[in-house]
Amino acid sequence: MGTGLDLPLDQILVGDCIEALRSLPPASVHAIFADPPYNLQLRGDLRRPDDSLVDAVDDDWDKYDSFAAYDAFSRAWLTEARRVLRRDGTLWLIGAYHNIFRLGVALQDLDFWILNDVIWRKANPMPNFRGRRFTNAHETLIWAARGQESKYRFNYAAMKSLNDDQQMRSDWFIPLCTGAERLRDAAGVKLHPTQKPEALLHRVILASTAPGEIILDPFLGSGTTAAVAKRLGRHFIGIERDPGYAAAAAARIAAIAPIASAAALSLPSKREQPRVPFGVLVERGLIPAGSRLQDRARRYSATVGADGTLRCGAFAGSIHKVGAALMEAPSCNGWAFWYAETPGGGLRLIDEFRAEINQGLVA
Amino acid sequence: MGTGLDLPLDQILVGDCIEALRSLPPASVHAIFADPPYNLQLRGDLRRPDDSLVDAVDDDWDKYDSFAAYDAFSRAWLTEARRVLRRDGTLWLIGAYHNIFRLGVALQDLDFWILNDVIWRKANPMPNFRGRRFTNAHETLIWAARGQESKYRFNYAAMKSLNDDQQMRSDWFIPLCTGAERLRDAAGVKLHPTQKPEALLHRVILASTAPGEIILDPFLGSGTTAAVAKRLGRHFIGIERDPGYAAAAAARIAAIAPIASAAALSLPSKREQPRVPFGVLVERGLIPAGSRLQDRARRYSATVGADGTLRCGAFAGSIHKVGAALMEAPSCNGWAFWYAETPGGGLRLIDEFRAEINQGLVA
DNA sequence: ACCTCACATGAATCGGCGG
DNA sequence: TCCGCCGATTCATGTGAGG
Repeated sequence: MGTGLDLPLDQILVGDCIEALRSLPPASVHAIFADPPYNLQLRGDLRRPDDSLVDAVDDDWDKYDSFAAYDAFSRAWLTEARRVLRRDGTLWLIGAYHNIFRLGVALQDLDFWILNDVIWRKANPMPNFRGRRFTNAHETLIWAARGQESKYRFNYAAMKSLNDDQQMRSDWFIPLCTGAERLRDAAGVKLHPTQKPEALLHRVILASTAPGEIILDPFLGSGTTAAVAKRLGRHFIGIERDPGYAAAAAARIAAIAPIASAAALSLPSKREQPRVPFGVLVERGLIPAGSRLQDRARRYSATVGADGTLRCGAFAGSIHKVGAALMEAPSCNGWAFWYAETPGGGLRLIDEFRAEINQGLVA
Repeated sequence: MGTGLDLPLDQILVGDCIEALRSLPPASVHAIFADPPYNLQLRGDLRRPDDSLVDAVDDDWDKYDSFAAYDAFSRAWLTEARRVLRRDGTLWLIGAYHNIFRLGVALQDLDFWILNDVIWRKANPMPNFRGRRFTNAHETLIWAARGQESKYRFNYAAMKSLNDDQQMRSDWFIPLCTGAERLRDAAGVKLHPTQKPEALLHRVILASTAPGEIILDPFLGSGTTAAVAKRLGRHFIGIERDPGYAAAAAARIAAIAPIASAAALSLPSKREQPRVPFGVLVERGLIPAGSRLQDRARRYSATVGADGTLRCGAFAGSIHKVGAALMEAPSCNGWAFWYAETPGGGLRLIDEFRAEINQGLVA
């Protein structure tokens, strides 16, 4: 197992993606983000209605002889990527209709387990100039665990916070990478044809990694993955075939200042907070043993035991078990069911007592 | 070739989808909408595109066998669907990440040509109750022509009108099928687990068919495709294996009243207007021979010939050729370039004269 | 300083018809 | 089948010049 010491952390490996992946130890990175060639099959020029020419992706690296050749390439690098991925790691892919279906099938056939497909809705896509199709206004990401039974990280609370305290959906509305963020040469010409916006990687990295973890990008290109990883206090490993792109990415990354504040990086996740059993509230006297809890409608009341169990008539057990028994429900979240009497005669949800502990308001 | 008379127009064929497709003549329908099952609970024969039989379905399939069986089933019915589709027809598929990648690859491998993938963004998706993934808030449609070189119908103007006079994008925001639209049995239980909203089919049918054309749904289910087709003045052919669903769909369709007004169904499209050559404007005296045309900035002027050609210095030819030559552009739409002098001394685009003829304002 | 307008540009599988 | 001509077609952003 890699200890981290034998990994090329925060470096860019210049060379072929499959060979570079083979040089890495197995089960060594926490996440992979890959933006592989799209296999666009463009034929003639495209002009805008004002007769200006669209600057299309016509690079050699995007040319494949056939679907079969593209599939073989995809499966080769995905196989190595899976080997390098930790058992609890996840992999992100991005593509468009030209290639994303083939990538998805390759993932499934290689035993990855798809968790979500995610739609990047472009705020400002290029219009369809000829009026022959729908405006191609999105790209598709696939998020997958290493296997069906794999554990994986999903920073649910961080995503919910990012989305105004509503669950993050599978469709993300994010502008294209333009303006000052876009890398350009001295003449002002874009350096890379498909530079991804940092906002997209911000969400990907925040959702699926923790500070200090390692994210690998086998098609680093202009270096967006590495730049955002560094800013968010994650380690990166980049692989890029083109020395020019690698050099530009390295310069870009060097200019990034990581977020200094540990507090800004640690997003509170209920799941990761030390679990506070109900008994601790009793132990600390927030809810005294022997006091009574009520449901919201005051239809039921129960007595708090010194061991953190409740008793209500014939029923005894955890706050969850007793709640479920009274409601005749298969399960019940006791934290959201039981209220304690306040000195003023009102009711206060027991989860609020727990929140005080989690927020450090109670010693 | 089907004349329409030998087709089961506006009927539901109850039975196996592949057999029913085989009973239809080739190149006979204008569009296909398919919402195939992806639960892998396949019964009956599965045949590969080469007509070989897939091994019997039993319970101890591993995952590969399941994917392989689903792929074989998909390719079998898609092969028949492609045979039945007219050369200028298009096919729509809908699915989620469990199956849509496999369907997309099958399409590409069978020589369909993908025109767009379209995202149905659900206004009201089911939340992710466990908080372990992103809320699955969309499904994916694929829109494909029969082949790379195929002509196909795209009612661009209708889609633009539907979207506040902006190009229709590839992401559609549409609510789930709920409330009165949802078919239920006498006990109020939903009749079909995946009934699609009529709004979705409205957009699909409006985009890719003309009134009087034929749309086929090989997995009719609750009959949404047929219901919307009938309302929009299209013919449908439905295939459904389950007699219960077929009966419910038939009752639903019978209650639909088609839109009576031909005007409400008509598709305003400049492309479909009869072509009026510039010479006709000269012929009819709207723009007299010998008069002069100007560009908008009055940088160029040209003399109108009696045969509908323009002359400007050394250049002579059609309104398009002369415009392109003056602009040093590879091409030019003369109708949008040249203006005639009005009696008041202003300029009027020559396309406006043509519009008068198209609108019948000029004899 | 602020507003307006012109211009540039983005992963794009972007014609149809007649001769 | 190929070739040539007709003629239909764009949205959100950012930048920079000019008023």
